[in-house]
Amino acid sequence: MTGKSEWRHLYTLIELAELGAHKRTAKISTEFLAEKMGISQQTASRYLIELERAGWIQRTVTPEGSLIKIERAGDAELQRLYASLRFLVEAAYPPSVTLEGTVFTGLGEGAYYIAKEYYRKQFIEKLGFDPYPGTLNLKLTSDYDLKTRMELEAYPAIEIQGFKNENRTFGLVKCYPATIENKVKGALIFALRSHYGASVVEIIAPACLRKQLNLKDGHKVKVEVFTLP
Amino acid sequence: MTGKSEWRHLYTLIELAELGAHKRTAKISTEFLAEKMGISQQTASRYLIELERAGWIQRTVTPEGSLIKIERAGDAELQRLYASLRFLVEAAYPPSVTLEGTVFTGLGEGAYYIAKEYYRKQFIEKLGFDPYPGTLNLKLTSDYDLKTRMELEAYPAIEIQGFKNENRTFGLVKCYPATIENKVKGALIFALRSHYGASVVEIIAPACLRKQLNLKDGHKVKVEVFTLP
DNA sequence: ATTACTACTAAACGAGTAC
DNA sequence: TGTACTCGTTTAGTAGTAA
Repeated sequence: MTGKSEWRHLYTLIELAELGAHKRTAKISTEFLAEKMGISQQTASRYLIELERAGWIQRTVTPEGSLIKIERAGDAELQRLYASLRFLVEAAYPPSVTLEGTVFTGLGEGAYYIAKEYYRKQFIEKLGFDPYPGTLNLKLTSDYDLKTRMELEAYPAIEIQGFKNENRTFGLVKCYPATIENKVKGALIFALRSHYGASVVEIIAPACLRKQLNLKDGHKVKVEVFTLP
Repeated sequence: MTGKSEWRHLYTLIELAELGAHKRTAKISTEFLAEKMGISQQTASRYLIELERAGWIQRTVTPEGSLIKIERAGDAELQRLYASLRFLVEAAYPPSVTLEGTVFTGLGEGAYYIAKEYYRKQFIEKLGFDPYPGTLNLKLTSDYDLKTRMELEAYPAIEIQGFKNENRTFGLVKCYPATIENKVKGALIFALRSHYGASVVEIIAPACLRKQLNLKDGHKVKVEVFTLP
């Protein structure tokens, strides 16, 4: 979520805000800040210099202390952290969960469904990519993964509307943005055909995942699934 | 606000929450967490061990990764940070401001007012301490301090109700909890007598501040004034 | 008073590796 | 695979002090 060297800066920013540097200028000596943060005066001085260089604060050094005001960029950082926390603390479901499953070859129906123009248009519009005509089937085995899959079902999803043509009816498809193997962006869709049951999920992506990630049947694949904000 | 070694732990906790460890158990490998946080696998492992020791998370190591669940204590930390940030981001005024003034000797009226039983009872009830019968007068001089004092006037204050006896009327007194010289807890009250004007504030505390802090006329005193939540 | 540089110390980090 | 130990390296932190 944040570059690791920025952690300390973010904390300094919070401390400064608590000392009144948030939408006004506050006179804060490095010694005072240091005591508040449990660090040395020298380190506090360095932090302030770094925050100024990063454009997070405005700083004017005077013989009686430093005049500090948190800038737009710094305020944006506070807002960002606040927004993340609000979601974490208040939401009933997590921002993401991970699933792991084993690759297996299906009956090749995935391509048939995905390629349906009415579905395809919605994938492009709602997921932001044109799916490769085929799905990667993943069999979930561990209790943990099955449990997670069940939970996921209760979270809000992107809904791809169904339709009917002269021959038959195509149902609603629920999907979630996902990252496959922590590398490729795509989406998880609940098994399009009910006979797979709850232990199978399918993955779609802009390109052929088997080729892109060099996957064969039996390989374990890790998927990070994102819920909707 | 937080012990400095806990900063990184808090961040790890946020990351874990984003990975779904917030009110449920998530399977998170140290390698995966490391990549998310931009640190090494070894460091991620160490962080998890430290978080477990701190009682912030429950951790079960399995051959496929660690099962992580944020515990009550960890959740409390997230809540605490969230609450601080919410106040900072949403409040129209800062949690505290600092003022600096020069000690001077008044006409000794402070003691007269403070000792009035009707006032005194309210100080005890609303500030939580029995004030030493006397005030420390501080003359504000710098533009910064005068400006800050003006701002303070607009923030909500603890109100000490006035009263009248057979001879005269005693007005409403507005005050704020404060820390004097970053050591002693007391309160700032706006000058009880109008003839001092806006450039003077008075400080009360459980004990005599002149003695306790060895203050003489002309000494500079720094006061951290807390606004109300 | 302050701030902040330089030189040093302490702590955190990560590579290698055992399990 | 995974986790987590040891240990050398890097980085962060502080003391002393100049400005």
